[in-house]
Amino acid sequence: MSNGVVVNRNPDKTRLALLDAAFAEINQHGFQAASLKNILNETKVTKGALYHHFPSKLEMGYAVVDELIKPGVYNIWVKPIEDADNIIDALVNMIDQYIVCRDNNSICLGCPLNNLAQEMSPIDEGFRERINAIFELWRTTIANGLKNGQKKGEIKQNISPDATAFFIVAAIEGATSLAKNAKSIDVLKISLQGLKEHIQTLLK
Amino acid sequence: MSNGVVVNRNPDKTRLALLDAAFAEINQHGFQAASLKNILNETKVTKGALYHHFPSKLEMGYAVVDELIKPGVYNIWVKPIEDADNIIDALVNMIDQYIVCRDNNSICLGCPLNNLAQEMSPIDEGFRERINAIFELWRTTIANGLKNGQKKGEIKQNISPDATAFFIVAAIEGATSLAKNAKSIDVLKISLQGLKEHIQTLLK
DNA sequence: TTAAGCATACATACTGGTTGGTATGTTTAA
DNA sequence: TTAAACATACCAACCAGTATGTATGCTTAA
Repeated sequence: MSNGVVVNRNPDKTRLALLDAAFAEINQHGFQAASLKNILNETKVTKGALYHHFPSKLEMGYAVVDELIKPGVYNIWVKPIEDADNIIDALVNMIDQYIVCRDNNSICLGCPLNNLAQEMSPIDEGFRERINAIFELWRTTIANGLKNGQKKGEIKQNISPDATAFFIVAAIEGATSLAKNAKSIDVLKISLQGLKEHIQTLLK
Repeated sequence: MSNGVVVNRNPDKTRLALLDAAFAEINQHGFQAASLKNILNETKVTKGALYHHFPSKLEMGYAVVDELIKPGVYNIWVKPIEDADNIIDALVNMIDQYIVCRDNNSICLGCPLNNLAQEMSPIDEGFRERINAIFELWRTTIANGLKNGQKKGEIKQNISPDATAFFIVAAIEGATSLAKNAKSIDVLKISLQGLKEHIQTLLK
């Protein structure tokens, strides 16, 4: 029956549609308040299909972190730093790119990683460990970039790459949080302005 | 019948007990997942009494923000800055005090203000506006302190007090978030180390 | 001084709606 | 033919909220 155009069954597509809808639902309402019914309505998938692809709501949440959030963080925050020639330029560009790409909607939803971290860390170790690993990857990538910069003589020797990496990630997450609460791109810009200036002072 | 020792009815005490328990429950599970049943069990108050003191769960949540969280933020983050002679010393001391007062439990629960901000901002304007006002008070207090410092010649003239205040609040919230996810006081310390150093560079 | 009157402060039992999850059946495609 | 991929109907548990009743203690007036 399949003529190559109309495909009745496409399990991979169904699964991805569920993940996408779950991601959006979680991002807006949090994981605990995320409603399977909403996800089902959004995707036009039935409950039987959902529970065929995922054993539980919790496992679906884990899959959202592993398969959507983690790659997303990698593309935006990790890869540009790994590929960087000059770490300071890369950091500043990364922040500028982040600001530019944000619209009013994404501002109001904040950072998906941080949202889940704040909600689920005290409640569920599975979420906490997954999220912590992503933050660690992000942070160590920045720290390694700074260490390399020190070796190449681009970065001051008297700063701690690890502490600075923590500080940078914290400032980005904090700025995103403030902007979310204020519903304002300007708050994001002005909060990150100080960070960019601070990063410039790391220059030798 | 009242002998001055056993008091059968104490509505103010009942109300405060409910608020305290609600604060703890919200802090651990978030507002949406906060269970009235748990709050009732914890306080040994009945549902009838709860709904005598508060018209709804939402209004009780608002009362937690207005009557517990707001004064808490004021005492820790606002008053020390208002009372400060030297703004830089005050900021650094404030951060040091914050770190010292944290134990493993409070680390794992993060910042009550930020927790609610992240969860409720996209969902409920009542929460968002209340929380935003608290952040604004905090931030403008720091900004005013920096402006005063500039007048007194203690602070560099070429920095923006408003942007710097945003940046400081963002970094504190971000550091608290990272520490919560990592369940680590050390993460809080190291994340805020960079902030303290940055604050020192504001000195003229 | 005291008792009636009454509003505050609580207590109990229940309700309609929603939740995540399951049992069971059917369709599809290899 | 068979297993994967879905569909439908149902369930027990839990939720915030309410209806209704009772106890307490202050006010007021005789």
